Amino acid sequence: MTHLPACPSFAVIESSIGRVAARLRGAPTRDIVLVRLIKHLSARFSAHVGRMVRPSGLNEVSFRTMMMLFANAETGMHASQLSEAAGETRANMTRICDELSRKGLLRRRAGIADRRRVVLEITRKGAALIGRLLPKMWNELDLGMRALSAKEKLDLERLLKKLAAAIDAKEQTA
Amino acid sequence: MTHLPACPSFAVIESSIGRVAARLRGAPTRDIVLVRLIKHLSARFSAHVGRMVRPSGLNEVSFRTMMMLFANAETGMHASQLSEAAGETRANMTRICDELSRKGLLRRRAGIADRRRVVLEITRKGAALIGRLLPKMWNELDLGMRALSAKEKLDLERLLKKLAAAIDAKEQTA
DNA sequence: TTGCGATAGTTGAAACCTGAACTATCGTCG
DNA sequence: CGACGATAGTTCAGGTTTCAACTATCGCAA
Repeated sequence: MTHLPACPSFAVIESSIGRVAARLRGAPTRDIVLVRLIKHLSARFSAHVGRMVRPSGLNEVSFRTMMMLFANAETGMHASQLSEAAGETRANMTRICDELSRKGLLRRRAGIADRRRVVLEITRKGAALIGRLLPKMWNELDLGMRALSAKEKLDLERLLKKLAAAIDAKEQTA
Repeated sequence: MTHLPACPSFAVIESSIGRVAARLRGAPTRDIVLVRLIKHLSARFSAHVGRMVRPSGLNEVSFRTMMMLFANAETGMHASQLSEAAGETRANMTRICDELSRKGLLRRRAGIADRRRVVLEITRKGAALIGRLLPKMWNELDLGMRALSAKEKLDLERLLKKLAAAIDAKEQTA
C-alpha cells in the first residue's frame, strides 16, 4: 500500500470501506475508494468556496454563475448556455438568476432574434463584486493545488477525463 | 493540449472555462478545470447510482448508508460512526435512518454501555435488498472504471489523496 | 400558411440537506 | 458526591435542488 501524507478527513471513510471489503467478498474496493475520494474532494472544494464567498452574500453556485457572466460581460449569455457552463439544471438556474437579479448583480433582457431566449448580463455592481472576489479565490485555489506539480496536474486531468469519457460512452449505449 | 477520447458532457464546461481564461488574465485555468472535472464526475457518479437504486425506493445516500450497515451486520454501528463512514452530517443521518427504519430496512437499538449512543442494525429485509443490489452495482462500477488500467487507478488514487491531504493541511492552519 | 414536433424558460410541489439550538448522558476533576 | 465541559443524537427552521408539467416561441414540412 502506498504511503502518503496523512489525510485525516478521508482516512475515516477509507477505513470504513476497508471494513466493507473485509466482509464482502468481491467488493471492488479500489474503485469504491476512488469514487468516494472524488465525491469527498468535490464536497470539500464546494464547502471551501462557499465559506469564502458567503460574506459577500453569495454561495458556491451563484459565484460560479457570476464568474461565467463576468467572463462574458460584453456579449451576455443565454440562460441555457449559462446553466450548461455552470453545470446546473435549467430549473435551478432560473431560481439562481431570480435571486441574483433581485440583488442587482445581473440583468435579464429579452432575446431579439429568438424570443424564447433570455439574455443575461452582469451589472456594473455585479462585475465590481466579482472583480474584487476573483483574485482572492484564485490565490486560494493556487495554494490548494500547489501540492501537485505541473506534470501531476496534467496526469490527473488526463485520468479524470478518461474516466469521464468512459462514463459518457457507457451512458450513451445504455 | 493533450488529445483524448471525446467527453461531450464535460467539453461544454471546459470550453466555457476557456472563455473565462481568454478574457480574464491570470486565471488559473488548469486548476479550475481540475476542480470542475472532479465536481462533474462526482455528480455523474451520484446520479448514476441514484438511477440504479431508485426502483428499490432508495436514493444514493440511503444506499451508501445501507451498504455500510450491511458490511457491519453482525455488530451494528453507532449513528455517528455511520454518518462519518457515509460522509453525511449527523443531522442528515438522523433523517435518513428515520426513513430507512420506517421502511423496515434498519432497526435502532438503545446503547447499553453508553446510553447516549444508538446502535443501528440492518434488518433481514434490508440485508436481502442490499444483497440483491450489490452485485449489480459492483458490476456497473467495474464497467465504468475498466477504462483505467490498474496502474492508472493507483496513480489517480495517489494524486487525489495528495490533493486531499494538501487541503486538509491548509484547512488546519487557516 | 398552418400545423406539429422541438426548444427556451418558468413554475409548483416535493425531496433533500444543513446549521444552530436543544436534550440527555457521559467522564472527570475538585 | 456534584458541577461542568464534552459528546451523541434529535429537532426545527430555512435554504437548495430536482422533477414534471406548463407556456411561449421557433423551424420546417406538407
